[in-house]
Amino acid sequence: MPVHNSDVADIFNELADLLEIGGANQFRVRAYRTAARVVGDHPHSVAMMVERGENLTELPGVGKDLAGKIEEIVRTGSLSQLAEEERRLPSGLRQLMKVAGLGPKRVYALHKELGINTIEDLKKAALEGRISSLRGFGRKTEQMVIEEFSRRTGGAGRVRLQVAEEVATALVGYLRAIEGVRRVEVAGSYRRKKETIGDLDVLVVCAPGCSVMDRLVTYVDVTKVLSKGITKSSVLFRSGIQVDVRVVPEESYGAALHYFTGSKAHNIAIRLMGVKKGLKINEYGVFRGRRSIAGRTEEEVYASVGLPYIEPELRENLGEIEAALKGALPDLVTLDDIRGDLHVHTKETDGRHTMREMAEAAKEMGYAYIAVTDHSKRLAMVHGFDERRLAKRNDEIERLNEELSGIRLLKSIEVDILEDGSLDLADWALKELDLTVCSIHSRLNLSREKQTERLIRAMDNPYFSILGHPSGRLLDARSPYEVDMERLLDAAKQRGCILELNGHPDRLDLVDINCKMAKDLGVKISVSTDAHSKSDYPFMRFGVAQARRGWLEKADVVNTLSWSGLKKVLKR
DNA sequence: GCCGTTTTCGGCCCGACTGTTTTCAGTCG
Repeated sequence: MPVHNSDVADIFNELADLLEIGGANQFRVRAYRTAARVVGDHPHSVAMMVERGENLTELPGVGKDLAGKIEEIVRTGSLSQLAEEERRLPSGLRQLMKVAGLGPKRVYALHKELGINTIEDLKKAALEGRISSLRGFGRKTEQMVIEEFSRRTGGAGRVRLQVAEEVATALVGYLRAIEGVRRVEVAGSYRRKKETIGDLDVLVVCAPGCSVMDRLVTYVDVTKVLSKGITKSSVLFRSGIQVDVRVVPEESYGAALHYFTGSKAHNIAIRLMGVKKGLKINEYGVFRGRRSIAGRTEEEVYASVGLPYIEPELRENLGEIEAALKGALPDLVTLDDIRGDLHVHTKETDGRHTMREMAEAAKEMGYAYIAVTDHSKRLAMVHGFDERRLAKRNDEIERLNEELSGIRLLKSIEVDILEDGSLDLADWALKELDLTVCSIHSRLNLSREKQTERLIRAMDNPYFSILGHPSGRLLDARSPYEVDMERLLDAAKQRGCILELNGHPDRLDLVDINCKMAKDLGVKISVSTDAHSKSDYPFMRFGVAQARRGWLEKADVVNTLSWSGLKKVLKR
């Protein structure tokens, strides 16, 4: 069983939790958490690195000790130190930390004083009123725990970016309409455009005495007020999303925006750079001693530590600070750069509109072309195309192209990759097309080895252009299929194949770190929407956001090219 | 446990809010 980076990250995170509950040095705990994040986000498999004898201590935050532990995990699948800690403290205590209001100290107290080791123990103790008798605990804490359980079933967890966008847009509109409010902006992972959002961090600048917090708690979506202060309040929305609102002074706006946009890891790194220059950076500004020297804009904050502005999508402390220092930040692709959509369905299979309707809507989007990529015959339930019907449709596209002006339909297909890696349509039919999107829709559960072989075999076909939704995942619904992304990208590079970044908000796949990996290898990306309706075209904004998180520039994205430019990139 | 443009030892980001407190620890982001 191959050890994935996420396995190493899970073990380190579990160990960090147990060490923290056990009262270990907080910096030691942080070291494990940092390493978990670095390994989890690392684009290359640490198991492969160990196999190749590469030096793991070159990973930031991984020293000699942790390198040894990673090796142990890779070789044995587990970590003896974790087993030891689990003998000391039951691992069920980790779950208690997830209860709002309970941190390591309280969890330890519950364990030591009341023998609480599991969520069930906790629930029982709370209902029996035993918690409030503990020193440092009171009735409020006990009530909070009980409420947590009644809420558990309806808890939101992380929500997809699209859902967060709906909620945020409405709230921002409401807050902006309040008298005295000058600025409202959503920061946090929402501004960094992460594919899923944990909560919404909203920044407000307003006139003195403005009633923004009073108005917030009476907003129609608010079901519970978690805290309410003059500068900071937290509320829970009906949808289960937590919203944190902060009121900041105008002169601190840039510092606050930077601070609350995060990520936490990025902020810590920036503040550390400040410390080295004798500066203190917080949400109110950049300070030398007591004197504020910057903070009105984010640019000022970055300039104070000698950096150029860094786009929010890059702020994950995954190399952007080093790149900024070298003047090597990417010039990220924008929505305006996109010239067309290379993954579009029509009524001919499972789409809602005709080719003509999809073409006219695309023209309104300002596009120069769309690729009509209906399904192939394997997907019989949506009446997928066979070779003969495809030939007829190609004729129709040619007729439409003569008739339409300002938009071009590209003859294409979303052809199924069969289990043995062959394509669902004969070469003679694929040959007539401008390009193909090749996708897996069946047998998602093959072994990593077999799935990788299947995809590479498919790429061997001379008419393979773009690999559609390359990991097959559906957010909240389906895990990605097992595939060796490094080998896949290598194969794509050798064969001149393109990978898709599917902008559908349920997919957003290729994921950000794999986009960056593709870019580093020189593999081109198609950012497309998988539109099944005219109204799906604007999903492009999610695709472009994800592309930006993956460091992609205009030149990395093939559908920023004109049709004549695109034709040259396609391998045929 | 990591790390080094003051350091191989001694630092490690920082502030708001809450609840349980008589001055602050714990949690959270």
